[in-house]
Parts: sequence; structure tokens; C-alpha cells
Amino acid sequence: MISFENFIMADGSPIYLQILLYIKRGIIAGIICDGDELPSRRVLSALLGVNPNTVQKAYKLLEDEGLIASRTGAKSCVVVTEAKLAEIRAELLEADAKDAVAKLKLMGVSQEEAHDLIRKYWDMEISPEVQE
Amino acid sequence: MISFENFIMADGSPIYLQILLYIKRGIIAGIICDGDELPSRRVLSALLGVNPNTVQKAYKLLEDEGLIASRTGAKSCVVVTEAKLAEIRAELLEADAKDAVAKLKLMGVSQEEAHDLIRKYWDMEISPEVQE
DNA sequence: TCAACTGTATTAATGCAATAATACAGTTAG
DNA sequence: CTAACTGTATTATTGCATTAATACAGTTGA
Repeated sequence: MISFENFIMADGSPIYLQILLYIKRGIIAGIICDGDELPSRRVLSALLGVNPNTVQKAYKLLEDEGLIASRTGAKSCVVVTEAKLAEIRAELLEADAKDAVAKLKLMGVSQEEAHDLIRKYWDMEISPEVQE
Repeated sequence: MISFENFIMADGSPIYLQILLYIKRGIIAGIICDGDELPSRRVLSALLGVNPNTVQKAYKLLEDEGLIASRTGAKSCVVVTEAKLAEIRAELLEADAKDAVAKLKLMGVSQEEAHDLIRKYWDMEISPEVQE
């Protein structure tokens, strides 16, 4: 069963997208694997303190992408091939890295200072304020 | 007069926040300076293809933060001291760096790979898909 | 002076995110 | 078998972001 204990809700972006990206990043990290069971819509919504429809929206989008499989009555589970994993990994890494670089450059940060910032915050214990 | 030619609208976050952050990052970069005139609400809204109220919302928040000054009839202009600049610079750099680090770590990226990604995308011509 | 700009304010309408309360059909474990 | 779970669907409501159409008061430059 997939764990959501590291999930921390951020504001500023829709909750259903935060859930979707949390799962995608978990898959990319190898923490969430092919065949893993997902918590039911009702259970996860209670755990996160949100409406079941919000979780349903995230799961529906993941299913549309072919990353999870659902059938009425049974729990949904993760479906991910090596190819699919490589695809979403490249996709998200590029999006996140480009986004960070764009923001820092816009603020006149030098490349050296950017590397310093990565080093500075890498080993800190962070609440993953995952957005977008 | 402040230029918005590098501003590219992203979807996923409110437009008024994108405008607000574009100006804040410009101030941090030193591209936007104390005393600089802002385009009027009407002019900027026409330039960006959004409603004047959307620009007004961004400007209002900047004024609440003391970063711009407005008086009826005249153009608004930037008000920023050395202390204020240092404050918002530290604030945004920390937020953006922490956010990027959190996302990459969640995906199991190593610190070395993170630095590689920064190098890879640093010199690319990027449309600054500034979000949040 | 005065026309053309500026900021500010108000009201109404639309769309999306999220909540809420149900209902129904299929699965699963005891 | 059957109770308790699952996914799926529907309808209504709330709040925020955004658009739209005005209106009014103050500033500016020719």
C-alpha cells in the first residue's frame, strides 16, 4: 500500500494536482512501484482531510495517463513499465529544473550562486512544499 | 518605464501572482529600480491580454507590501530601499531553492545529478515559465 | 484650459476547485 | 452468503480568479 506520510499540502496550486504529482514523483523515485495498491478514494481523502471528489479527480487523471488501473469494487493499483517510467522521469526532471533555472536567472542569480543554493538547502530537513 | 517583454504567462497559477512575482524578481535582479515608473493598469492589461482588474490586484498587493506607490491620476512607481531589497531577495531565493530541492529529492535525484541539471538548463534559451 | 490620460471603486457574470450528500454497482474477506 | 468495503456518478453549493462594463476623481502635457 502506497504511503502518504510524507505528503504535505501546499496552497497555491490545486490539491488534485499536488496528489497527482506526489504519486508521479514517488514512481520516479522508485518508492512507488508497478503493482502497488493505492489507498481507496475514501481512505485517502479522510487521511488528507479533503473531499473524496478531489482524490477521485487526481486518480482519474492518473488513469487517463495509464499510470494506474481501476475497476469498480476493487482497489486501484499502479501500472508502470520501464518505458513509461523513463518518460515521466525525463518529463518532470526537465520541467522542474527548467522552472528553477528560469526563476533564479530572472533574479540575476549567477550559476555559481545557484549551485551554492542547491548545496545549502540539500541537506536541510524540508517539508516538501511541492507546488504547481 | 518597466519593461514586460520577457514576461510569459504560464497557466496553473493565478495571473495576478505571476505579475506580482515578475516585478519582485525584476527588483531583485536590479532590472527594476527604486523610482521606476510602472505601466498603467490599463496599458499593462492590454499588453498582457488580461483584464485591468487582474493587473490592479497585483499592483494592490505590491502596494500593500510597500514596494510600489500609487496616487490617483498619476502613474505608480517603484519604492524599494536596500533593506527591503535584501529582505525580498532572501525570501524568494530561499523559497525557490527549497522548492526545487524538495521536488528533486522527492524524485530520488542525487545532489550530483541536481547540479548536472542546473548546468544543463542554465545556458539554454528559456521561456521563463514562472509559476506559483 | 482641457483632453487624455491616471488610480480607484462597484456590480455582474463566468468558470474552475473544492465541498457536501447521496446513490448504485461490483469486489472481497470472514 | 453478506456485510463492509471498493469505484463511479450525479447534483448542488461555496469561494476564488477572471472578465466585463461602467463611473468618478485626480494628474499631466500640449
